[in-house]
Formats: sequence, structure tokens, C-alpha cells
Amino acid sequence: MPELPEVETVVRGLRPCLEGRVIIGVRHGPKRLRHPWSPAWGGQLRGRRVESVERRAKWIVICLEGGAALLVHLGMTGQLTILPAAEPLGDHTHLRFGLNDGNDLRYRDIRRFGGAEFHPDRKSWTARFEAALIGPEPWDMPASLWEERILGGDRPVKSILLDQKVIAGLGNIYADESLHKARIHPQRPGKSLARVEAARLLSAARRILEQAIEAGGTTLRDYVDVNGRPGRNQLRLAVYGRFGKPCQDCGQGVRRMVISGRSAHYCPGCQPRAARKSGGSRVIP
DNA sequence: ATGCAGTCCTGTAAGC
DNA sequence: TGCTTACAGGACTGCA
Repeated sequence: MPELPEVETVVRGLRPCLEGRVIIGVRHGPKRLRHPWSPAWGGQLRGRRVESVERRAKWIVICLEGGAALLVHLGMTGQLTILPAAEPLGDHTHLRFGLNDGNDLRYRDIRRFGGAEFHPDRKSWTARFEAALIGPEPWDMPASLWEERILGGDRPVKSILLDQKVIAGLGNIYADESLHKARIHPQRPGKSLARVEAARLLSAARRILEQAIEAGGTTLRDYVDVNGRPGRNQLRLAVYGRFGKPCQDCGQGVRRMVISGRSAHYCPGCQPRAARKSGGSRVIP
């Protein structure tokens, strides 16, 4: 499931393959994507040179000359890969962008929760993000705003972390991992957290995301980078997908519960339901 | 205003 | 063995 580290890994992989290339042809499949592709966009893309590739939240922003941009969201199972144009189309390939170097940029998405959008100018695509009210990137989050949003929330802290309007980029895996690292139970209401816990949670989330980027993302099933290779961060997961297995910090069995319709994994030993009175006094191995 | 449940979509795996 | 069913979840909609 592509979250911030997977999207960042794809963006970094795309840069050397796309920057300076010209899109010479666009073809789309018959199936409707979550973000439907408009046939008119093909003509607007043809002949445009790629200037840069950026990331905003879980969106890939392919910046084109003239201020236009191709936005791609990978949804649940989206893959953006670079392949020689002669390579046969695999199953579930919905979009194919021919490049002037003989390669294709291809969008494959089994569950079709993602998709791509063309925006003709910078104003159009920045407005797209503004309308969605996407929160700050984790490293740009001001401490005061973070405190306000966590401590002011009645929801379980896990739900707050998953809310892209609060903070951009966390999904189910890294929300669970961040809460474990910060030693906070996922079901605690945001407003029950001490200020020191809120601060610990933000620094834990940043660290978890940085480590996952270093490891090239987490591959549990479908995620691959632009070269079709899986990530390595799945080997580092402390709680996600480890239901029943012993916590590597304390040995207690990892538990699973459903919060807002999503699975939440946590360690009952490291993440007690009630806040510790003496926060920060415990020695972390 | 706020938070929650329901929805989309298909491959995989469990269950009968 | 073959079929049915539950499950995975990002982002959005609609409802209370």
C-alpha cells in the first residue's frame, strides 16, 4: 500500500528516467479509474517535456514545461514503472505514456483506487491540493499546529494520524509503526495525550518515515519501485502485520483491533491504554 | 462542525 | 476439489 515512503521512492526513481524526456504518445485502457482519465488529456500532454518530478503527500507530481503537471495517485495497488516501449503490456495496465527515448511510463493498478490527472498550469494543480485541504508534510509540521490538531481531537489518535487533512503521508502501516515507536495506544483519544506524548509521536512518525524511505518502502504485496523491484522496509516492521508475534522490544504478543474500520496493530506492553504518569522515564533499548 | 460507516475494486486465502 | 466468502485500505460521500 503506497504511503509517503513508497511514493517518495517512486519519485526518486522517476527523476533520472523522466527529467528532460518528451512525452510523445498517450494511450489509456477501457477501465475507469478512481481518478478517471479524460481522453482529451492525451493531446495536451503530447510534445511536452518533463521538467521535474516532485511529491506532495501521496501524490506524484510530474512537472511539465509551461507549468502543466501530470498528477498520479497510486491508491492501493498502483504501480508506476519505466519499461521499454516494446515490452508487452501486462494485466491491469491502464495508462501508457510513450517517451522520446524509446521507453514507456506505465501506470498499472489492480484495484483501480488510484489514477492520474492532467492540469494545464501550475495554478490548476496547486488549487487541486488546496481544495483537498491536505495537511503539512511531516517535516514541515509546526509543533504548535501539531499539538492543536492532536490534543484538540476527540477521535482515537490512530484515526487522527490517518487523516490527510491533519498530516500528509501516513497510511495504515506507518500510523501503526509510529504509534508503537512513540509508545502510544492507538485507541486513545487525541485530547488524552500529554504534550510530551504528542511531540514524541511527531518525531517518531518522522523517524519511521525516514527509515522506510532509506529502505526503499514497504512491500507486503503489490508495491514495487519504478524498476519493478520490491522495497525492504517490511523486514523492519515492529507491529504492522505481526499479529500474535512477540514484540521485539518487550516480548509481549502483538494485538490487532479495528479502529474506524481499519486494522490497528499494537503492543499491549509498550503501548498501554492509559498514559504513563512519568512520561519519558523508561529506558528504551 | 465533527466523526463515523459505507463505498469502490480485485486478488488472495480461508472455509465448507 | 471447487466454489463461496471475508479481507486488505486511501480517499471520498453521505449520514447522524
